[in-house]
Amino acid sequence: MKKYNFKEIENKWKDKWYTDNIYAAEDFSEKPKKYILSEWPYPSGKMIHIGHAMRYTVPEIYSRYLRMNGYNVLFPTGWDAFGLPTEGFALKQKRTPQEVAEELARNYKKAMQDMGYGIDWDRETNSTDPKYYKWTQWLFLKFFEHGLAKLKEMPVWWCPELGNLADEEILTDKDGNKISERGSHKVKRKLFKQWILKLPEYAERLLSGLETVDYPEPIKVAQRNWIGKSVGAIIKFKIGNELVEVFTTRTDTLFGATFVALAPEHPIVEKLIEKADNAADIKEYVNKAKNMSDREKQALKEKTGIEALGIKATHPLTAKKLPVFITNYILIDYGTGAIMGVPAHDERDMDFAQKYNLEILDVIAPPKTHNKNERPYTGYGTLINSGEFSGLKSEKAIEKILEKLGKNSLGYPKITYKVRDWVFSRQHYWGEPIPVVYKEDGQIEAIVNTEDTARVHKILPLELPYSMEHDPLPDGSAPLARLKDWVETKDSTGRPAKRETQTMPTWAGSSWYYLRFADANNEKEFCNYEKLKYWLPVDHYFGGAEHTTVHLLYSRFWHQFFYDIGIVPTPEPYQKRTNGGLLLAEDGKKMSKRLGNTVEPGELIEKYGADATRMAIAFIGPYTDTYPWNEGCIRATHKLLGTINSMRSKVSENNESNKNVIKAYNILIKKLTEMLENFKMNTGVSEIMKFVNVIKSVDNIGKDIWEGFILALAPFAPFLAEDLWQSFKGYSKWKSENSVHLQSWPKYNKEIVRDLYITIPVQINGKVRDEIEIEQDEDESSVKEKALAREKVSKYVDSKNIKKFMYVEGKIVSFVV
RNA sequence: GGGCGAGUGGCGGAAUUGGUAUACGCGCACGGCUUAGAACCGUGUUCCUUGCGGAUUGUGGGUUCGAGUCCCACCUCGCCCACCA
Repeated sequence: MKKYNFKEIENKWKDKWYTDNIYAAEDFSEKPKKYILSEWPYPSGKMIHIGHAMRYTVPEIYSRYLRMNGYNVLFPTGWDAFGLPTEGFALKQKRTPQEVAEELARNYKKAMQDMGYGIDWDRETNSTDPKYYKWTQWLFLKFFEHGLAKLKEMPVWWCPELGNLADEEILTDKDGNKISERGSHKVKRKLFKQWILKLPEYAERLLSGLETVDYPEPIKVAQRNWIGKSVGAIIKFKIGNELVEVFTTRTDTLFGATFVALAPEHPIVEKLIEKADNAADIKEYVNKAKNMSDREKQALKEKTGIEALGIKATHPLTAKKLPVFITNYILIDYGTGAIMGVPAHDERDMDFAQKYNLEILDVIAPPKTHNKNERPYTGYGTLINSGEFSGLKSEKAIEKILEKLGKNSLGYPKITYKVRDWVFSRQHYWGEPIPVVYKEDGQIEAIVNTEDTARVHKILPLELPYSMEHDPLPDGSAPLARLKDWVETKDSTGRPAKRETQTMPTWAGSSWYYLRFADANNEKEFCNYEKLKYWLPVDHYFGGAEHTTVHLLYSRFWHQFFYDIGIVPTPEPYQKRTNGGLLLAEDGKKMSKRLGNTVEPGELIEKYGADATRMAIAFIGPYTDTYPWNEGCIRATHKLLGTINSMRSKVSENNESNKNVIKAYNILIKKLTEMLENFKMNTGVSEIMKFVNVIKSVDNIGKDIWEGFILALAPFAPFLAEDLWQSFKGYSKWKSENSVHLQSWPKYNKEIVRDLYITIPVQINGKVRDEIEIEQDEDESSVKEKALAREKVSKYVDSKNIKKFMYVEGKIVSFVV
């Protein structure tokens, strides 16, 4: 019996596949297409880690299954090597990010080939390749030309080590400090002129588009919450001579407004300070609030405020004079930064009113079912104490009150979104330079018009100049500002101008990479439109749950904009999405280098082989779940493959199999097919194990069955399957069209799977008491007779006093007595 | 505090979607092979009970001939967002 020498087997076939690129996807093929995508890795370490293997293996098995079922499959990958992960890794080694990015791409590619992934390597892309980011810049200019990319003074998180960071890059640690996602540095708030993309303009589209895609409901919910649509109204309160706009979703509670509250940063606060009796105190409060570190704010948590004494707001409908507060619980960057305080019907306002002894005025009568002691009542109800609107239901009152406000120019309907402008510049070195210049007069100009094709090819890419100084400057400006020669340039009219020194965030390249895979080597266009028409949308997009909001939502925004300007053919980029779970360390903790509990795919391949590694990942649990690693699992798959390998000697020259083997085989193919259709790779591996347990116990395996089994094994263990296939078929010379991976998925025989006789349980009063063997289509009365004839049944059932009898065909017999 | 998801053996998990709960694997135990170990092979393995039998899918209730699966309440854990008016 030949030993399972996985190294020899894997090395034998790997080069042949990739040299001949047998996994190539064919543009415009007659076959139906399937575009399966797993999020491309961002290289941040020497080698791919187990997380990458987790994210790729199951989708890859699925893509192989589809290929064997006659689909023209696109399963591509590339490297998202811009940004801090790669830059940080390079700096640690005191090397240039350019050099490191290239090396990592090579290493990662080799590692993915070692795993045997069926990737079309002709479409490999790298976001840091000038040939790629030429088009990232070009697409950015499209946003700029359409007024969706703007320079704007934005509050940013500032960190001396990393420069400025966006909200998405900030975490809150256990003590409530804001820290950077990478490196866990402390950060604080400051204002900075930044590029933004006007994502909120697409908020409605991003919401309605969700109705047309096939994402799991939790992902849709998360995106909706992130967008955070609120339908409400702007209502104007007069303070002194100024009209202050407040945003509310509860116009129906307007008559219950007993104060007005402003964020400390609200522009009118300056004017209040001038006029209020307690100006000095307000000033002090505001300064303190503005300079308060987040740690302090978090620690306080309590709502505080200060009243502007001597100043009143006028209620727009009752003309009642209301106190005006500056408070820490109103956010300047949501709504208008000002609210009407309705303590009787809002929890936060209630807290605040109780603390400062403000009037609490009920204006909504809750439904009778509501517990009276629960205050504030925040639901809808019937209006009371609301003048002419009393007696109306909330829904109607909102409409009527708005009507009246509108007539008097005191308010109007308004929809707000939580989602903010997307801060799209970074003060980092390692990113795509933003291709604009500042003219002498301060105007901003694109370095090229995207419609001017000839010039586009001359001007773009705007290459990132070489530099080893990657720290931001003390004033917060980007490292590229150091390169005076590069910064000094000319505008379109030949006058002196300065280049933008900020670069794009890591998300830039990954916001459109799925488009590039359709036409990865096009030097004339970002992608040929006809090819996009063939390949889009991505049929199934796999990735991490951590990307549900930022990457997945924001790249939908890019795509929708591209659709609007006619450069992509589909309204949505991804038809279906599945989030993968995490693999924890064997101790149940998160894997981390610091804890030394990581599992390296390279080591697994070395010790057990790539096929065993792939199968272990598939077998250990469902793709979407999180569970700990288990070394025993890969020992099991390794053993399984060894057993399969040794079965070669049992293949019968006479094509003889016993009945059990034939049946087990047909069940295997049936179940495996169903499981692959539904990404249940873990139970798929179980089925293979069951079948192997059957053939282990026999002497002969018929040729037909062996052939079909190799095909069924191919998506899971591509190396061993190829080796078995080539030797079974007796091919002496490699020809790519003879690869097992380009063959058809096996079929099963329904008649064999279906038993003539089946065993079903007999239930008496809900308890299983016996089993009977019946024929598949035996009729009810005969089944009943058979059941009653059983000793164990007659013990409990007298045929005279059956209250109820039931036979579910082929499933179960049930008596109630 | 809000949203989402999940609770099944010692462990990872399975259950044709309302029809014999615990498939498959890990681990463990016993046996074989070995000078010995590793590897390998075989048998057993939800719990209680010598047995007959009984109990069991986080807890309590409900619907049903029948519930891990559906409904209600509660408990626990995980993830995301958190003063969003």
